[in-house]
Amino acid sequence: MIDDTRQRLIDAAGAIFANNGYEAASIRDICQQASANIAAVNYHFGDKKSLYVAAVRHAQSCADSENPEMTWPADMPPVERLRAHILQMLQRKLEGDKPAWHLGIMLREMAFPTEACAAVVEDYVRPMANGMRAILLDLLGHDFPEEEGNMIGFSIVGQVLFYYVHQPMIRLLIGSDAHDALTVQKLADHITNFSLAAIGLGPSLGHPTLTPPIPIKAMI
Amino acid sequence: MIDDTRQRLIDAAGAIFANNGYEAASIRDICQQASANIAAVNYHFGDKKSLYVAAVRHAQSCADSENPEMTWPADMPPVERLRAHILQMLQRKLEGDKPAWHLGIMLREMAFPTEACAAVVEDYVRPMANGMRAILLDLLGHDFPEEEGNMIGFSIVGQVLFYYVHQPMIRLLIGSDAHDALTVQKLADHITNFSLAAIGLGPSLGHPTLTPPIPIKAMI
DNA sequence: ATCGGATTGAAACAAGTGTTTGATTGAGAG
DNA sequence: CTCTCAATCAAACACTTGTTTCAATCCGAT
Repeated sequence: MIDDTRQRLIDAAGAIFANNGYEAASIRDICQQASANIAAVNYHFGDKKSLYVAAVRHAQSCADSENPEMTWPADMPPVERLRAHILQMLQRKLEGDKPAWHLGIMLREMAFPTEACAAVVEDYVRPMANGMRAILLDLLGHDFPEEEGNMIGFSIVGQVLFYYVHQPMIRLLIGSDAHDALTVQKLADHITNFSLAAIGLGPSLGHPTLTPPIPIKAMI
Repeated sequence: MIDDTRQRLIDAAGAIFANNGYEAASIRDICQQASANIAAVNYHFGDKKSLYVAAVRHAQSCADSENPEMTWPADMPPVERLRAHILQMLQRKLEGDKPAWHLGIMLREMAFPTEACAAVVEDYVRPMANGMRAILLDLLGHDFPEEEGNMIGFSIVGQVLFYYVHQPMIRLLIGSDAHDALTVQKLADHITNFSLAAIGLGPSLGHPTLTPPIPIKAMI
């Protein structure tokens, strides 16, 4: 591994950037956590900003590889594809397996964008949006008006991202116990059922006795 | 106005903190924008962090006063209260009348909390959450299970906050034209209809021919 | 073994940070 | 007028920041 320190720098930088933000992260802290010399970052990357975009790009590429095209079985009904899609989005953040900073640094870009935001959108957000759009077109019909389809997609993703971005606020609001009780599976089921009911493909919440008939087209 | 410069400092600091974040905002920039001396911030507030929390507290108090208890007419049906509530939340951010930083600095706290986050939650988020809870209890019945009610509230607020937080990402994703076409009124109508359909109190989107009957209880 | 380019190391650099100092101003009170 | 005290100002403080320098080191190729 010839670029050992280079990779160690990216890992340390990504974690610190994701936790503290770009400005609050100091090169000295990054190098210390990476067990590298202070000059290493300038030798391998040129300057701080280039190290930052390298960390973002690494997070993107890892997200791509961790994300096997999200290609569900072709015979999977679209309703179940939506359910699996929502569950997977939630799992990726709230049940972070290894490097929690991969999504953290991209969420920071999306909320308070720097010049690396456009790359994040093109390489990460747009493929995911296209996946969501494909599911929605199967659910709603391929002649569905684009603007309304966009808003429906935003409504679904917005529910998911809410638990991404405002996790600490939710914990303060409802308390640690109630927050811990909101398991990923419970949230995914709720968001899926809420959204399916909204577009008329599932029983509505709140008044469970009412189950509107489901169009035959979307059941296949 | 004896505390003229003190107020000018809070205004300038709030705007710069909201735009650049805490670390990236320099006291010299703030003082220059406030037409105050560099020593003024330490004279009036003590240090940078105290100035920051003063700006957050000012944003909270202003949000309170701008927000007249959100007390709708008592005879307003809960469905219309929800619609008005959602519209008002969206208007406050996307049609910012005067100081756009009041919500920006609080959104920053909610997404990447500092020690001032708890105060924001208690003084700003919790009253708004209680208002939403009151509407939902009227809509769903006052014996509705708390956890599911929380998740429904989060689903509604999450849709709204999505357009708050990820506005720049949405613009990059769907383009400036399509983004400008998403007027506040259009978004509010969509989120309201989407959410009402989800809880079984309105026609579902996507398959407009289906209009499930609305329970009598919630129509009053 | 020796050369040469790649990598690392400690130290210093200039610039910027938040903070403090002490003199200076200004206006109201005695 | 004189005294007083709060407010402002320019200047400097101590410190951290990102960046650079140049010698020391490593390691494979000759």
